[in-house]
Amino acid sequence: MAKQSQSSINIQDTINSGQLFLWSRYDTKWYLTNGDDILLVDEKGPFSISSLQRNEFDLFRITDDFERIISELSRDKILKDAIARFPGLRLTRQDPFQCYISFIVSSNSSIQNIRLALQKMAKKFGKKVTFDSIEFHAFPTPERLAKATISELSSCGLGYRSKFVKNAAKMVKEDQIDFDSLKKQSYQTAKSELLQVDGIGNKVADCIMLFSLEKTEAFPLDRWIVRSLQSYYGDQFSIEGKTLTDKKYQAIHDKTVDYFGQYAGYSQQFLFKLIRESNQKKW
DNA sequence: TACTAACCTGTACG
DNA sequence: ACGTACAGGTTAG
Repeated sequence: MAKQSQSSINIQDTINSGQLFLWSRYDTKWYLTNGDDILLVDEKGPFSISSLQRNEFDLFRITDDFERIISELSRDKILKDAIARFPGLRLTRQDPFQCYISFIVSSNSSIQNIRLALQKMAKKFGKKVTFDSIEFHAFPTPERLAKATISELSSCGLGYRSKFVKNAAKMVKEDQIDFDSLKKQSYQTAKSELLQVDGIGNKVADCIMLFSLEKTEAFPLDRWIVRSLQSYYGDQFSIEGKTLTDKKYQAIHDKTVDYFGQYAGYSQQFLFKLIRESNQKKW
């Protein structure tokens, strides 16, 4: 059973679903920067991940009982259809610090810009490494980003987010943010701690928790997901008005978790793909 | 409490 | 070529 779900992972669909930004592709090989490691997945042949650090890192959450999760989610007709269209889409598990910085950078920015900014940051501040005869850069450490200057960060295209990134890195360096303890805490506790960080609001906090802190009930509500809920679920999640205030965000989030369950985060990925596809978004 | 303007960059369009 | 419109989440007022 596990074998079957592993072999059916669609790497392109998974990478192209707003979760991962630091990747490169050479032919059938995909390389992903994950903290101080570079992961390699080849579309050819049986599924396996090799890495620079020779770490076992379950980026695609193959230890989740995917068959059971999708069978639960398939009780919903929209999701059943989305899963049929993107059967190889997976939720990812990422390096927490990289994920945290990446989604701070992502706020009020588009996927292409986020990629560009993070690539520049890695090149400027990340350790140079060679893997599979190709040169890469590790993701910068908290220490390095904490001591970067605002103008150095700005030169990566971060704009007004530069100060958020510097301060967020400093908070990790000084243990005011500790990912291991956030992993152990409840969704609500972890979220309120993340919200203390400047540049982290509801959506970014949910992304960090879903993609790196084992909170599979996190359901990030970005523009696309709001559109998706509106067009596929009508008023079931009652989204009124133009602005998503704190209260509204929480109310909708509660409803989605109530409806989709503990693996709401998985359903969020499928709904994201569905609405992006219907709007002909390629990346 | 709720709403709104401002923030920054890169791309698309006229 | 040039200006203008637009996408995108958080903060401060």
